[in-house]
Amino acid sequence: MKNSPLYKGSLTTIIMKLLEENGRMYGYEITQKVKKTTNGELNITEGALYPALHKLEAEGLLDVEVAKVDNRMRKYYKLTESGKKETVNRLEELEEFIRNMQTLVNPKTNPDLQF
Amino acid sequence: MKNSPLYKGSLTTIIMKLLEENGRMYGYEITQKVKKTTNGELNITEGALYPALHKLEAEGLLDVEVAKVDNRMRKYYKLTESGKKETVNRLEELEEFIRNMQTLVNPKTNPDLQF
DNA sequence: TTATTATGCATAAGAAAATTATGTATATAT
DNA sequence: ATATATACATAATTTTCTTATGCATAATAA
Repeated sequence: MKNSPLYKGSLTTIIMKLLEENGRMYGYEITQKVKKTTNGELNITEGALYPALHKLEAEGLLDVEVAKVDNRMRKYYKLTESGKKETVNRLEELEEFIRNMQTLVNPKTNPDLQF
Repeated sequence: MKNSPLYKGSLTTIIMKLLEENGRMYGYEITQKVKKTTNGELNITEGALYPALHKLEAEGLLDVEVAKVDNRMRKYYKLTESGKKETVNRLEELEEFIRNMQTLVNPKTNPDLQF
């Protein structure tokens, strides 16, 4: 599947929300979780995911913990305190974004509910 | 206002939907319409808008018509037949995108309505 | 009257965030 | 043996934007 350009800019919000929900996850796990949740409609590529994780870590929003499971490396990520606060902001931005898009694209629908 | 990264990739969809709704519009008019509709929360910059309009035109999705009003130039854009068809696709993609984001971020909420 | 704001277009340089294409390595299924 | 799944990583390129300019006319404020 080719992801729509609309997903551009949404990756870090998705990552942070999943970590908020699940405590800790590793990269490959995130890609599988997203694929399953969206019924295969959104596929996060490694070329997007790993640089994004590294950047969030560099910004102090994520912590890493390396583990070896079945002789294979895993890097578990979790939100830092700072990351937890930032997650709240990102989710608010997402809600505002969705409200605005719905207003622009569907001006007759009542634009509330959902959150 | 600084637009959230979430808006990346949504500009052409916004433009095409506004043109579908209003028949024809010129660039500056689009920026004002979006600003007003979103209560100032989304500001389309010229550096993003004009290249986007030129690209949509080059792709055959928009037609241009130059006019002079009050001694000032305006370039009115409208959807071509091809553009009208593509608008339907873009709006479907937007709906799918919003559904997927809501499912990812708010897994407990019933993800329908709104469209 | 002069400066600022609003209207209206345009493009160039740079940044951000992705895609696409590789690369390494282990485990499992055919 | 070969392909698929798991698990990480990065480099080159593309897409899409921001920021900074530039030009020009009209209206408004100082």
